[in-house]
Amino acid sequence: MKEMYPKNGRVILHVDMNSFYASVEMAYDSTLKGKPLAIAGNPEERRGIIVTCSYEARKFGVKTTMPLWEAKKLCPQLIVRKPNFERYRAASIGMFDILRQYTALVEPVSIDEGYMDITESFEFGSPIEIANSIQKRILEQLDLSCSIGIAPNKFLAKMASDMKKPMGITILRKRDIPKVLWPLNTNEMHGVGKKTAEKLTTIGIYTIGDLANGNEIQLKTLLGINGIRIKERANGIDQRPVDPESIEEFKSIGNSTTLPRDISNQQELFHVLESLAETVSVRLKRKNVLASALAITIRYKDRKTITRSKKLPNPIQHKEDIAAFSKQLFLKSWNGDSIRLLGITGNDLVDHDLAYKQLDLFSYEMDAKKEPLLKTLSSLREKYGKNIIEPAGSHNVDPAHNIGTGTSFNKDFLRTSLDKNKDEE
DNA sequence: TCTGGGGTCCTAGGACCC
DNA sequence: TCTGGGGTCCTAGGACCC
Repeated sequence: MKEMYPKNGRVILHVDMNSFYASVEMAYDSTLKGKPLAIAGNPEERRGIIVTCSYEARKFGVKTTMPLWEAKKLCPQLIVRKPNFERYRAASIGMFDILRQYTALVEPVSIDEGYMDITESFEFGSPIEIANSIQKRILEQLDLSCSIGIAPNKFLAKMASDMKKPMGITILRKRDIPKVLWPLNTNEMHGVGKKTAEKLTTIGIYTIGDLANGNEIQLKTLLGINGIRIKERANGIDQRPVDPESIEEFKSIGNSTTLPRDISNQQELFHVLESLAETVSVRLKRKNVLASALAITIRYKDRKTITRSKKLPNPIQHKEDIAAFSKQLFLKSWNGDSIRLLGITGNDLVDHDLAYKQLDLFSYEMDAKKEPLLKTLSSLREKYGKNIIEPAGSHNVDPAHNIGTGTSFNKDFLRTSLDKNKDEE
């Protein structure tokens, strides 16, 4: 097994949970198992879309981002649940705690997916033994399935984890690239979407193999620096390290909402802005940062979307300040037409303690936040026994204190999901 | 009676400065 | 007597991902 991985090469795992939200719901309610299940944004409202769905639902053609009404048309017996982020967060904590038992080099990329650098983890066995062990423990302790990619770098590990679902383990070595990767279309590559794939066809590039042998000058002209990068990736080159800290560094915090109906009344729109400002303020405070720039997003009835941003004279955090600046930006940008979506985003975030030398509000903010999470965790434990997750950072000892220390993911890796549920704020 | 919400990174043009 | 050339900041928009 050793000689499979060159001495000074790395061994990277990409762990990807399978239809995560739907699977967590099934773990909580086993009567859902084996049934077509979808998690949808606003099941009651007409604008709900499918966030995740079970494999059974996929058989009917139900897909992520599909409007709910369309999914129901394809699969009338579809069971629809609202997202329950508290549960997903708890499951995610459990999953990353398991990963961290093999190495500290765990980089969460989202609530249900992360990279591990297990180059130095030989004490736990060969890479494939480690992957098997992880998969088994996640299944036994959390009742959840995942797919794992094993490769010498992040890109290849990510591509590998995608190849067998659910519950797959795929090894992708450098020497496998021509046979396994190159026949695929470029849009199957992580980092190449629809637009880029379309552009690539204009210079005769259709497959990852075409891209690997593409002309660099042409690629640079067509796609800028990204052209060079995706060519490297197509050749299996990716030097990015696994960075456990990356999830802590926030660049922006925002909140947006598609309105229940299109609105052109200024008072009503101001009201929406105030509520968005409130959410953004709470999130900024929880992350202990201030925004030095603000952006608003307006999506009109016809889906045309504009953003307007402005550097601020001073970093702000309070909802009154956010609301005031947002309204100002809004009035400067709005053409008076009916609006479908409004959003506010805080940019250029600065650390509170650097911005002001003041007492830390963080513990207080997190304390209230953390409690329901612990409840969910303990109910998971009850359900699956004591051997579920004994958290690496012992975050059940003193949540308020521990959560701010940044020793493990608990601070922020759940960033997107942590905040989605406004009710808890 | 289509198409959410949370993000990241990159580009490009104009202002401004030396 | 046509218009240098960097560099950085700011703003708007686009592509991509989960």
